[in-house]
Amino acid sequence: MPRTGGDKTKAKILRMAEKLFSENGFAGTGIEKIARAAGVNKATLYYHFKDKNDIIHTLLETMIKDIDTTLHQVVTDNTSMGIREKLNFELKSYLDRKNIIAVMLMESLKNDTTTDYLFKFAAKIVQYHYGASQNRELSEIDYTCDNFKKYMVNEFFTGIGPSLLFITLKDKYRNYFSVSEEQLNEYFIEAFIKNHLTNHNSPKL
Amino acid sequence: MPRTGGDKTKAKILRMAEKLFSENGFAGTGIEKIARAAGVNKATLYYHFKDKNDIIHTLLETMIKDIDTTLHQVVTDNTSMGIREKLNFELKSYLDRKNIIAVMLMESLKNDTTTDYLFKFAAKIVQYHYGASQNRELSEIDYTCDNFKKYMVNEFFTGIGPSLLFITLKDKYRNYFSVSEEQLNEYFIEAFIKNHLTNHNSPKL
Amino acid sequence: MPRTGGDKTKAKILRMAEKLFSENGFAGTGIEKIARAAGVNKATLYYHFKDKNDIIHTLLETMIKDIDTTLHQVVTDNTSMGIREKLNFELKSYLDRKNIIAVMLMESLKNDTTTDYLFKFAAKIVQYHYGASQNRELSEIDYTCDNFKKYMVNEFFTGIGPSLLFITLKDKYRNYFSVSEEQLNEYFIEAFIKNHLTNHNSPKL
Amino acid sequence: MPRTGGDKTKAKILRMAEKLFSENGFAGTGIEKIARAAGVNKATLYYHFKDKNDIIHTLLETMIKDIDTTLHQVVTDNTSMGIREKLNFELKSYLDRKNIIAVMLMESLKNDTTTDYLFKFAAKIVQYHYGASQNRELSEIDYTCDNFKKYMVNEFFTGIGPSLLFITLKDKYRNYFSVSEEQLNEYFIEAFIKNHLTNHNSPKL
DNA sequence: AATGAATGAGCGTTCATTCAT
DNA sequence: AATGAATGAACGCTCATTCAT
Repeated sequence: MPRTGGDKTKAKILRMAEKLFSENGFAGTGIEKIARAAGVNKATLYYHFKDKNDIIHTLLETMIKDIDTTLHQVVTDNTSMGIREKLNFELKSYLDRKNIIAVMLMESLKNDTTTDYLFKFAAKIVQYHYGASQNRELSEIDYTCDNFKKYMVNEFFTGIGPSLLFITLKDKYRNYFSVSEEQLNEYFIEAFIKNHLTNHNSPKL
Repeated sequence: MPRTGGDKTKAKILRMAEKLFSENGFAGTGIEKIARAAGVNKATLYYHFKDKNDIIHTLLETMIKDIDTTLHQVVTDNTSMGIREKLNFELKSYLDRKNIIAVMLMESLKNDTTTDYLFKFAAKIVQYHYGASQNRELSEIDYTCDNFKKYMVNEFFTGIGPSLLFITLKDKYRNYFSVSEEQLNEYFIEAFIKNHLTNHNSPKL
Repeated sequence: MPRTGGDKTKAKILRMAEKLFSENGFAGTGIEKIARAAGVNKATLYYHFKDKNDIIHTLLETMIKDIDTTLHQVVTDNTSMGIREKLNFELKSYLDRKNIIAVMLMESLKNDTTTDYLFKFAAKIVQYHYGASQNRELSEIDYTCDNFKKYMVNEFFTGIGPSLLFITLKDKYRNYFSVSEEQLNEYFIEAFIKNHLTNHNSPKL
Repeated sequence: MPRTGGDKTKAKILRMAEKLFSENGFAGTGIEKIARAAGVNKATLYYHFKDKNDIIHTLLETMIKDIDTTLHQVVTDNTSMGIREKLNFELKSYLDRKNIIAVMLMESLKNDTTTDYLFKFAAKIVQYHYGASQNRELSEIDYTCDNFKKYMVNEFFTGIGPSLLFITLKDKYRNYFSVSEEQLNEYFIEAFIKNHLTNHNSPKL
């Protein structure tokens, strides 16, 4: 089975693009720089991707799909995890994708484009939390009822939002406010549990 | 032709730049577009500002200074506001500056540059909250003690973070999840008070 | 007699323009830089000069007129100078104006424009040398005869040319070839006398 | 449309750049003009050259290397040339490159930058003259001894300098002073031989 | 699967110049 | 006599993209 190298190249391009987008933003990153970082010719990017947007699109869709898969496994996993374990597991999942998540946030903050990735991402995650909190199958949930909407708002702004900000900003936060990694982790987890988890999962504790 | 005087022009440039940066990001907004929106020649921007960075820098520094002034007035104001009033007042302050705040967030999420505006912004705000929660003068606070650091982490990730995400994302959130403005406001405020405010201000409630 | 400052300003502009032109060339020097160096507003340059060309024109014409005056005095001076004295005096005259002379050379080397300053400059100087060598009044000289033309070629390429190159390049030459100022002066004067002066003034030695 | 292959394009760019630089100076020549003259897009220049400086750098280094090669051949050539032949050959070599040589002179006259091309150029040439005058191999020469330094000064200011001025200014000189080409050539050669060559090569005549 | 060469459009910036004050 | 504010045009350079090979 001769390795044609094509897949490796595409993966390398995606890897470098993710890194560079997270460093300089999507608009701030040139095709040339990605190509150079990936060690290929500029034109090669256009063999593997339709255009520059296709690269970020692929990165974001892949990430959302992967997160979805990961969380699905946790939910269907019978070995009962404690609340702290679950939180850590979820944060770990985000942390592994912090670069592309930072890109997603940047793009979502733009006021004109309808870049829905963040909401799509959040919706997937909340599905699992809500399903678990209701002891129901995902297919049984009524996503239009006010109860879900209220749940979603709470989840989005006091659960997912803080989590994503934490993993995308923690290094710069530590640097600016001179906090050790352990301290920051501990303080954040404590605050998060006390605030967010106490309330929305209260029946389950 | 319209030589209406320098300060008015400068203000107009800043106003349009803020709008456009929030729509397309800093890197995604061209000098030309700003100039055209402000009704002046491209070169005029360079009469009033050193370079493109000087524009965003001015916008952000001005915003932070203004927020600082506003919050200072609330703190030193004797008419005792209730907790809901205070929260609404603060959210209103952010909302009035939601465009430039969105820009601040986008820029702060970039992984390479040390764009400290967000942390500088947050530090100013937390000062007042912390000072109030401790019934102390700002000058008396020891910003290096662990107690403050813990407070800061909680405030940043479960207070300021969610607030800024709320005001910068609310319109797109409403659109995506089909929630009315009143509903979203109500749900968010409720969630915020139940989660965040219950804890960090508990002695004051 | 109240000093209106106008003359001082104009002189300062000329002084700074000369310096900057000699450093970065005429095209390489912006109006802005000259104004800043002179401590005045850009628009002030246009009060004193028609345009950018007027500045260099004024500088060059003034220089040529001054050199003319200086050399006229030497010629009509009865106190007989030796050949070395005369050479040193002439070199000194150039050295005092080395910046603007460098500018003159740069501009004259451009292949398209008919920037005649260098030839005008050279013609003035050769007049005196030729007049002296012929013991004639300047007005008596026939500038169209072959004898003068031959003299002029010799003077221009083996007399004035080397002299101007010497004063405009000596500092950089010293730096590049690690020669002391004294050594360079001595070597040049010796070479110049042995080569150029020996021949064209032979009857006068 | 005319995708005739990279090297041809690069050569054409260099050819036109040389022409235009010599006409308007380096700073006075726009990238756009070069591109248009070469029949290519502006961006194509940046595919072949790092920046504008890279173009002039390439031109000057190439010229110096070519002159070096040419002179090396003359020196190692056994067929003994007479002094007039050698001079004519050398002048011819310069004349073929008079445009880029004019550029080199202009740039070297700027007082601030350390543009060493002229001295590098001169050093190469003097090596051969000195080596010949001493009947030595180039590798045997001690370039730090006073004898060489003195030789170098003489060569530079009374040999190379006049030669370069001659080839770069001859057309404009002819025009200004109404001399025929033959006359100017004859007068210059005669003056040069009588002055410069008589002395520095006296043992060899 | 990948590249060298090229491009049109746009980038941020500076240019010399104008003019009402 | 001098300036603050403004401009159109040009600057050097980079952009995302194309295409023959």
